[in-house]
Amino acid sequence: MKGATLKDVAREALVSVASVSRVINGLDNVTDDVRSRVLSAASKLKYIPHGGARSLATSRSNTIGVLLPDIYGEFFSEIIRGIDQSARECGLHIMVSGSHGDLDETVGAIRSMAGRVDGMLVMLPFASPNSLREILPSDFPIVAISSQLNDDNGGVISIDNCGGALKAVRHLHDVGCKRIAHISGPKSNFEANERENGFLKGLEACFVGQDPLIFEGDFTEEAGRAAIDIFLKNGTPPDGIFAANDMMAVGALTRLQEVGIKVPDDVAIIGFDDIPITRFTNPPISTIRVGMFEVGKRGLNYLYSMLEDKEFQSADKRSGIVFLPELIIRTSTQKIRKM
Amino acid sequence: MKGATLKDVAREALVSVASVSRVINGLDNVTDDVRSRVLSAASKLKYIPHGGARSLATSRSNTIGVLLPDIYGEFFSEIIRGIDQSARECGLHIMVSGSHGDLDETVGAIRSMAGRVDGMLVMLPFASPNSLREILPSDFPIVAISSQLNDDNGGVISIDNCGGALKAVRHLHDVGCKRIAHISGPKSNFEANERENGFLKGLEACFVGQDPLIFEGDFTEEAGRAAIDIFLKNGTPPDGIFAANDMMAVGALTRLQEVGIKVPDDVAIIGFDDIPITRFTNPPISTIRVGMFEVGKRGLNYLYSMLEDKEFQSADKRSGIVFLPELIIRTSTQKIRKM
DNA sequence: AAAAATTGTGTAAACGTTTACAATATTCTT
DNA sequence: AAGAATATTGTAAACGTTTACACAATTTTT
Repeated sequence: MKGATLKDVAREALVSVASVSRVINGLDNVTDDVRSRVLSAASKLKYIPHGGARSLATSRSNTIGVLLPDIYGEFFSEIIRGIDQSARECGLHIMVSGSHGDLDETVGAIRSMAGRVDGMLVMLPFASPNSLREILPSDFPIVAISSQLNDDNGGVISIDNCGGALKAVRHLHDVGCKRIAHISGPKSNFEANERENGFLKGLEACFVGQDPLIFEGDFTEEAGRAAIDIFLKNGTPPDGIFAANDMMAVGALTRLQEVGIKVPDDVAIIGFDDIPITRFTNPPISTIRVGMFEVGKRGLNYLYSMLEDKEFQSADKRSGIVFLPELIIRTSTQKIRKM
Repeated sequence: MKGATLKDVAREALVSVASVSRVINGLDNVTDDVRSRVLSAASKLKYIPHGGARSLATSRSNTIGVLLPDIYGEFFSEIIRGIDQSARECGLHIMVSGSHGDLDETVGAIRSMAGRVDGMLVMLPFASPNSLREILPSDFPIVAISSQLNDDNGGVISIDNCGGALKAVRHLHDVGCKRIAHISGPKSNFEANERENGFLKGLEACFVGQDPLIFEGDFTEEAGRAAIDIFLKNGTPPDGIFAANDMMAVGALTRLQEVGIKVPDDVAIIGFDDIPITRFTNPPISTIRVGMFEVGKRGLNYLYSMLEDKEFQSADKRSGIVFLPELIIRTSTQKIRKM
């Protein structure tokens, strides 16, 4: 019993393929008699429409491609959740792929997805969304989720990492820190740089005259611990630390406690990302939260508009969306003010 | 510039569509001259093959459908990671969808995916894999990931929840517990029942004569707390608790500590799932870990074999795979033995 | 130098749908 | 009860590929 086709169903129900197609697609211009004959023939033959043929005929796949650096883990999982929710509301399927930070793989994934989807939602950790334009037809609907604030030709959802970092620094200032440090992510990472820029901006705005104290980490817990050791070795440690991600904040926290320094009283700590662990550490760690669920949801809606809405089609009618992360205050920055 | 087709490229390169197709598909029976003309025409026109047409002609989509109860969160994320890794090794794309525990939605998702993929990997929290057979042609390649040990017609990866629970109980016995309790999941949940069965089996084997002490929770932290309150109200609490998932174990742990009961010295606690938080609680919680990454990976490989391997085609040549969860020992069960 | 084998290329028929359009059957007017 | 309007059905042409087959252009064999 190899997959029945429309024709098979038509033969079985003694009608034409057109009628079967109409029934299957739920059109109303068929008699009840025909409809029921078709329906029972279809279920008898276990007919499943061939998606490829369908999208060939309609030039619509009702599928959108999602390309993320990775498709698992706390962070991306949240984006996917947002995308998924929105997609099911719009009656779309999603086809996901991970680019694993590899450029060739990314290009490959895009090329092979592009032919099977109506549009794409992509998040590139490195390249500018424009580089996609060199591969894809200029009218291919694509929404880029980017960590860089991008002002180019539409289709861009950006996350203001720099602004988020700035919030963190302001907060450290607000709780009374006098001298702060940053545990950055790797130089090669775009978001890490944006967060560092935010740190520098905040320093300039709130801690005038202080030289930047930065330890370059690699987003691991271990890096957070290492940062503390370095800070301690070089004289009096700062009284506030902004880590470029939560794992490093966790590392810093545990290391500080190991050497007998109190958090938040001696040193306030704030991270970035709001991973679940931050709620369970002792003390819970303040952080900067990017609503990735929202990002995914809005991203897909945006793409959907591009697909459906004629108005939306021309790039100049559109404008990007910028997400400003929010500050989550927990105990790790609740200093007893000493002024 | 609306998506160029093979024909457009052929015209531009002054060759036939067949030659273009050959070049695009990397066949070697073309002269270098033709090849380069086609390639440059293709990139000039930003040609992207139409996946639908392709799969119509080849009856292969190189895509497999993945249907999970949800497609985000710690747990499913791990499965997806395994699937993704394996898929990229096999050169397959994945199309994911969440069934959200809703039967109609599940059926809908299956129907609409089935027409666009070469096979499916599905995890149904409730129904038996067999129910799919009523919808799908009998030769449709499908691998079910199931929580129930299933002996039917192949294509089944099962997770031995019962066996895992049994391990937990044995462990509680091994560390010297004398009287244990279970915080179960909701009755309506299949896995919850399997775990409860494991608990009962273990009780029978290691704690002969003890009446089962069970609190029915709902997998939330709050339920774990509530369980403790009930246990306390009803006389002397047990000295070992097996929670059907980690969140309830966390709730139980914190509640016990709030009322001044020491873990693990007074009460040992073990959870199920190995969510990351268990490593960061105080004390870290012992748990039972299902290698979902492995499950996903093996699941996809299994499906791939069904697709490729002629030998594998007939159901009787296949056998299912059973995953037995592993015990992760942490501090929450490190009792100081008092015997 | 002709015949045979090999290689490269093009033509055209699938693949399974959808959907104008034409044809027919039904219902409504008068 | 005939004609007009409408509702239902069927026919056939797309949609963009792949690929068997035929043909032409080579190269190898005699």
